[in-house]
Amino acid sequence: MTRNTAEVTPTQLQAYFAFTEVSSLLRHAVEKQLRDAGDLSYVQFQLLATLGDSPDGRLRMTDLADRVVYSRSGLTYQAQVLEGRGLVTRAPSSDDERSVVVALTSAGRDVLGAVFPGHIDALHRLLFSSLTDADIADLARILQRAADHLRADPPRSAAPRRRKA
Amino acid sequence: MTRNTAEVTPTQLQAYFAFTEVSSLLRHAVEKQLRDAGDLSYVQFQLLATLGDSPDGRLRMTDLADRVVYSRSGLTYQAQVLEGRGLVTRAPSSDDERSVVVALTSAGRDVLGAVFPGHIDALHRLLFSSLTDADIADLARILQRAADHLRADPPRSAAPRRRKA
DNA sequence: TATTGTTATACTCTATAACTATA
DNA sequence: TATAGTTATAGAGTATAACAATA
Repeated sequence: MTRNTAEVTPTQLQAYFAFTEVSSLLRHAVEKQLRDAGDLSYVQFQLLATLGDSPDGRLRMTDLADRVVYSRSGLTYQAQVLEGRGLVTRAPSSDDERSVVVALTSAGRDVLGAVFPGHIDALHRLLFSSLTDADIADLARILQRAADHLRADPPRSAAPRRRKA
Repeated sequence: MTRNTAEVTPTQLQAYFAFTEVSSLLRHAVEKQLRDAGDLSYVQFQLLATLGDSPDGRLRMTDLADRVVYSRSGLTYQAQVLEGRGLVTRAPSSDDERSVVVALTSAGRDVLGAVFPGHIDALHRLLFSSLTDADIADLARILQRAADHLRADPPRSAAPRRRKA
């Protein structure tokens, strides 16, 4: 009987369960929208959006894998798929011949543009419409802190590889 | 140029991105813990935990699929796996001969018990340790509301099937 | 006719390990 | 020796559609 599950308050449990439920339901809905609007999987959208967010729309493979929390081989697979659809290009870095730089193409930006409005609409309908502005501000503040904390942990794309330092 | 992505405030975007980041990082960490501690996938844990939460530890297939947001065939697959490992049983319902009732076995409860402490520890370390009690209470309140709203939408386990009424 | 669940199938995704090339 | 990325492989998971049985 390992019934001693440390200390968890009911409020903590409620927060956690609500979080996972929102996460799951939102994820399903968003996945459907992305599939319908742009024939993108969630990971593919994350990859394109991450590239779109970065300066020049380009990132090294490993950096991209780190941000999306993905294995290197998994990223290679998806990068091939996206390249095959003309949404990204891959080219060796001039700085470091070992590195490959993934860059968003204009077609990739178009797809992102085609998908984003519906994505936002879904967010409004599913999430924001039920919350006040103050709630949303609280959420942003709290989750930003949690994200910063989580990111500090070292869950690197490939386990056996260490960080830069 | 569908550049009119409706109205999204920076705060909303921040809330959304932080939410997805926390969700993704937490999910990865928790999946690893579940795999290590009980050789369970995330979905399998959700299924066992949902059964454990319900009265008598038993639910009909469709009800279980609905709660975990899962396709019927996907649940059949996982139920077979879990039954093969002796963690659940399946038996036809006496009320309705069409229905199958899935029940948690004592071995299933043991696995849940073996996995839960580490699960809680991970939550503490990854999530709660970075937040104040007030933050957690806010989170619980806000996300509970969001979850209620999302659940009201009809994202049933199998699309072509309607709800009870 | 509607609902419950299973099966057959086909596909997407994912990670691990081995490998090549560059630093 | 360490790092960047690819490939080969093999397995897990998922959904759709067709099906059988019961209500």
